[in-house]
Amino acid sequence: MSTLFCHAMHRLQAVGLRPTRQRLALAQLLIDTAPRHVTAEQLYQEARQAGINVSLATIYNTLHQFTQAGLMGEVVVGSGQSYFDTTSSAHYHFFDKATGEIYDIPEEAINFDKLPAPPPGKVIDRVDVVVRIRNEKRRGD
Amino acid sequence: MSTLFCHAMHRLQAVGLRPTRQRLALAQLLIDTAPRHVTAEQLYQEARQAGINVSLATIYNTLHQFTQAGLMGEVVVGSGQSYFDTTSSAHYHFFDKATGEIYDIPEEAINFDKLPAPPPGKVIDRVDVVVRIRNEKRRGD
DNA sequence: GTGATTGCAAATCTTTTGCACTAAA
DNA sequence: TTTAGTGCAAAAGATTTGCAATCAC
Repeated sequence: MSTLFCHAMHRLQAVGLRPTRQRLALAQLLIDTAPRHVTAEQLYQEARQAGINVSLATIYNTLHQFTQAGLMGEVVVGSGQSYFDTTSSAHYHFFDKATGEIYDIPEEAINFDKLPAPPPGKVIDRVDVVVRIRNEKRRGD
Repeated sequence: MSTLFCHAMHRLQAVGLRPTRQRLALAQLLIDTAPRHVTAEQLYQEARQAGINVSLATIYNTLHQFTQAGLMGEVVVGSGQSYFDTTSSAHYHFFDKATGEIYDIPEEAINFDKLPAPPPGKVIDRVDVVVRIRNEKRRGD
């Protein structure tokens, strides 16, 4: 653990975030469970269960800070709540609406034959792909 | 207008929705402004300005019913609010986070060279692509 | 009439904010 | 110290819900 812990500390410092008790503990928890997709509420519950004394507001702050620092990614699959992705490098997602589960699709598994040019004055920031899946034989939902 | 109105009525009846005053008026408003992407709140304001007496709850009901009936689509670009798309056929989207604007990308403008197989027991429902764009020369977003 | 639809207000859920307190540098 | 970070509770924003009144068939 000390190696990973140390690693987390260095990464936090590298992006200009003070390695506070809460951030280190959350980073550790996220590292231990990676790769995965987590909501703020989920992480909050898990942190409390793990004995990490942290508030929900800090969970939100931390997830956004980690994301902005490039340590995590954000996955948008529905308008309800935000999912944060422990994998920040480029990749895509399967999403099963019925179960709410998100699965990673490695970047190499999808290739664009062609992509449209962005509107004038704009550049492409990134391309999100969500492959929506459902059980065989069931209706759309 | 009577042609379109009649058309809207028939389409509503065809999908099993009673052509009530509110649904017909909203359908008409949506038809008149198509193609576009609209939030519930936007449609609510426009409906009131157009003199359509309708509640926000009914706007939500109606948008979801139209979407479920296949008359509209839903675009997920962020976790804040839902956008409903007057175009229900397959296509993709540009999204400019800075302005909140959504632009259509015709289906032919994107081609997948390869797509991953869905997990066992699952089938692909549809593939959503959001090309996130930003102004040239500016940082992250 | 009868069941679907609507409006309203309250409730719910997720996320953000303001501010006093605490901790890292 | 000095500034960033945290917790709490309240606020904000989007959406849903319960139920009585209303409308389409």
